Amino acid sequence: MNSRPVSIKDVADHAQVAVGTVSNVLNHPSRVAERTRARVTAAIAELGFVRNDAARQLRAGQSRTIGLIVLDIGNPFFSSLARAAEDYAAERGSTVVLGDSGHDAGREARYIDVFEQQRVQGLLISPVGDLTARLEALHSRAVPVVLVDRKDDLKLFSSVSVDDEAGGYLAVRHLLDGGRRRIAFVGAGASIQQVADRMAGARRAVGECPDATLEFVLAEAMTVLAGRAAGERVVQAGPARMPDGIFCANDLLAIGVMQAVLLIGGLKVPEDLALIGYDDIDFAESAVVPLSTIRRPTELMGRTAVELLLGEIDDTQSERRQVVFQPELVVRGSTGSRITAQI
Amino acid sequence: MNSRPVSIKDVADHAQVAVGTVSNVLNHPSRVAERTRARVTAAIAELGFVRNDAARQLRAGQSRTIGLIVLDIGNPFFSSLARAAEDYAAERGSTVVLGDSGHDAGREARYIDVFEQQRVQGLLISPVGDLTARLEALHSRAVPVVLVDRKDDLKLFSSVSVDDEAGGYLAVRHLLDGGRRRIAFVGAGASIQQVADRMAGARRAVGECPDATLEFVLAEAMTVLAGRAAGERVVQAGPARMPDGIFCANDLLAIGVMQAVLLIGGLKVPEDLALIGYDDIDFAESAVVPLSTIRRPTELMGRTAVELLLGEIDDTQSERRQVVFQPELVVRGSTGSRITAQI
DNA sequence: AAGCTGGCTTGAATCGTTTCACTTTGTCGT
DNA sequence: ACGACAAAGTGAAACGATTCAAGCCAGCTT
Repeated sequence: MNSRPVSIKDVADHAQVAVGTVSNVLNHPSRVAERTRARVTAAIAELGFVRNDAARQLRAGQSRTIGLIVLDIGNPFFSSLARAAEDYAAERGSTVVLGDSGHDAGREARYIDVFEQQRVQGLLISPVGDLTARLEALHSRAVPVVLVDRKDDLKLFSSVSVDDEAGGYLAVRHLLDGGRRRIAFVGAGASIQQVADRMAGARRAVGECPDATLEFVLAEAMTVLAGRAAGERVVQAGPARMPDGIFCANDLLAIGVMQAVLLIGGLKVPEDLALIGYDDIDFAESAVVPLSTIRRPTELMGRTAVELLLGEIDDTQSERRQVVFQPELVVRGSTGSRITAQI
Repeated sequence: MNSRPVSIKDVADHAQVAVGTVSNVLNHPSRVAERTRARVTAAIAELGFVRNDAARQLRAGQSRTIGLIVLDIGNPFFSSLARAAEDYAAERGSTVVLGDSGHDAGREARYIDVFEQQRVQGLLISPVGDLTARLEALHSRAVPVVLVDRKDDLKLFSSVSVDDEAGGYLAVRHLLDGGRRRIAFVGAGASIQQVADRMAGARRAVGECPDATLEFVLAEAMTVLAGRAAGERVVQAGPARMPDGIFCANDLLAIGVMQAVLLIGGLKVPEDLALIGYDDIDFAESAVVPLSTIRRPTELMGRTAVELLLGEIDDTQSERRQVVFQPELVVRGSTGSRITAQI
C-alpha cells in the first residue's frame, strides 16, 4: 500500500533465485525447471509484481505496441477499422493504441511524436491533409509506417486504400441505371483526396451517358449537419435546377441531405429524388428510407494494414506494397428505380 | 538511413558538450547558456534525434500518458467523451491513449496489463461488468484510477457518472405527461448497472401514476439490430398487449425499435406509439421521426474524469470523489403528445 | 592579489530489465 | 570410477535518459 513499486529484484529475493532466473520465467519459461518456475510465479503473485515496460523496452530496443492514428474515431469507418486492427494485432501478439487526430494537424503531430518517443513497432496512420515532412522524417528514421485509406504516390510507404474512383463510378452508374439524368454530387472540398476520387468516378460515369449532367454541391464538412445544410440549398434552388439523383461523398452527408429533402423540400425518396451515400455505416440501413451506399471492406482493411506493418517490422527491407480494395454497391430503398416507383 | 537510432550521447558528441547539457536543453533550457543551447538544438535537428521515452521514464519513474479504456469506441457517447478527455489532457500536458474493450473482459484485462506495464500516470476506465479483482489490484498498487460512467459503492475509486435513475424517471415521466399509460422498457440484461438504474427510474415514474403499467422487454444487446428484433416482438404481440409508450435504454435500441414499429408494425410514431431513447447521439436527431431522448453531458464528463485523475496524481492522498451529473430531457418528434397528434 | 560569487558545464551514478558467458549440478556410458 | 555432456541457475554488463555533486572560470569585492 506504500513504498516503491515491486521490481524483479524483489521477486528474485523473495523466491530465492537470481534476477536472471525471474527474467527467464517471464520470457523463456521452458529454460526454467518446473519447481523453480512455480516458486517464482508464486512470488510474483504474492508481491503483485508488474513488469516495468520502460526498462524492458530500453534493454530490448523494441516495444510490442502499434500506434494507430485516425482522422475521426467517431466515424464508424474508423472505429470499425480500429477494432479489426486491434483484434488482428492481438492475434499476432501486439497491442494497438489509438490516437484520434480529429482532422487536426497539430493533434496528429502530437500523436506522432508521442508514439515515436514510445518507440512503437510501427505506425498506422490516415494522415490529415498531405503527407507531411513529419511523416517523411519517420521514414528516414526507419520507423515502419502504413498509410490507411490513402495511397502514397511516392511509394515511400505501404498503404491500404479503396479504389474510390471506382466507388464513385459504381454509385453514379447505379443512379443512371435507375433512369436518373440530372445528377448532383455533394461533398466537402475537393482538396480531400477521397472526395476528389469519388467525384472523378462520378464524372466518368456521367461521361458515358450523353444526356446526363453532373453538378457539384459543396458541403462544409462530412457530417449530417453539413449534409442537411447542403440539402436545403439544393431543394430551395427550385424545381428547374433540381437534380433527380444525388450522390453524397459519405453516408453522414447523405443522411443529412435526406432529412432536408424529406422535411424541408417535402419531396419523396426515391420517387422524386434518388439518393446514394458512401461507407455503409450501420445507420445507412436505419435511415428514414434505407440508404443505398458503397461499402468498403473495413475489417479487411484494418487487418491488412496490420499485416503489412508486421511484415515490414519483420523484414525492414521488404518492398512497399500499395493494396487497393474494390468497393461494393449496396442497393437499398433510397435508389428504388423511378419507373418502378411510378407504377 | 541505417544503423542504430540516435542517442543523446550522439547529440552530445556532435555538439561538443556533455550528455548532461543535452538533457538540460531538453528539460531545463533556462539552465543552459544561449549559445550552447543553439548549438545543441542544431545538433538535435541535424541528427534527427528523438528522445527515448522508455529511458526517460525508467529514470523519471513516471510517464506523461493517461490510459482510457472504453466499452465500445463505436458508441458516440464514448467517442465524444474520449475526444473531450484528450483535449483537456493535452491542455494539462498529458496524452490520452485509447483502448477499446468491446465489452470483452479479456480485452479489458489485456489493456489494463499493457497500461500498467507502461506505467501510465493513471487510468480512466468504464469497466466491463463488475469491478474485477484486477481493478482492485490496481488500487493496491496505488495506480490512480477514475471510473467512467459507473459509480463505485466501495469508494475505492473516484468516478464520474450520470444519475441514470433520474434519467429513467425523466423519460417515463415525459411519456406519462404525454398521456401514455401502457409503458414498455426495452433494454439488455438488467445485470448491466446502467440499464438497471434506468429501469428503476422508469418504475418510480410509473409508480406515481396509478393507472399506468410497465412491461420489460429484453433485448440481446444495445444495438440497432437488437432493437429491431425487440421491436418486432412487441408489435407482433398483438394490439391487446401493445404498449403506447416505449422507453429504450439507449438511442441505438430506440432507432431499431422505431424501424420495426414503422416498417413491420405499420404503426405511426408518435400517434400510435411514443418512443424515447437515451444518450442523444447525433443520429437521434436524424431518425425517421426525430427521437426524443435523454442527454448526458458527455464532454463535461470526459473533462471532469481527467481532472479528477490529475488531482489524484498530484496528491495521492486526496480523497475519492463520486461526481454525479444530472441528465437532461430532449424533446423531439417521437414523443409528440397523443392529444395533439389526434387533432 | 587573494578570495568570493554565481553562472555554466561536466560526467558518474542510477532506474529495472534482458542477455549471455560462465558455474554448478546431475546423468549416462564405458 | 571417470569424463563428457546437458540442464539449470547465476550475476555482471548494457540499454539511454535524468540527476546532482563537483569543477571551472570570469568578474567582482576587499
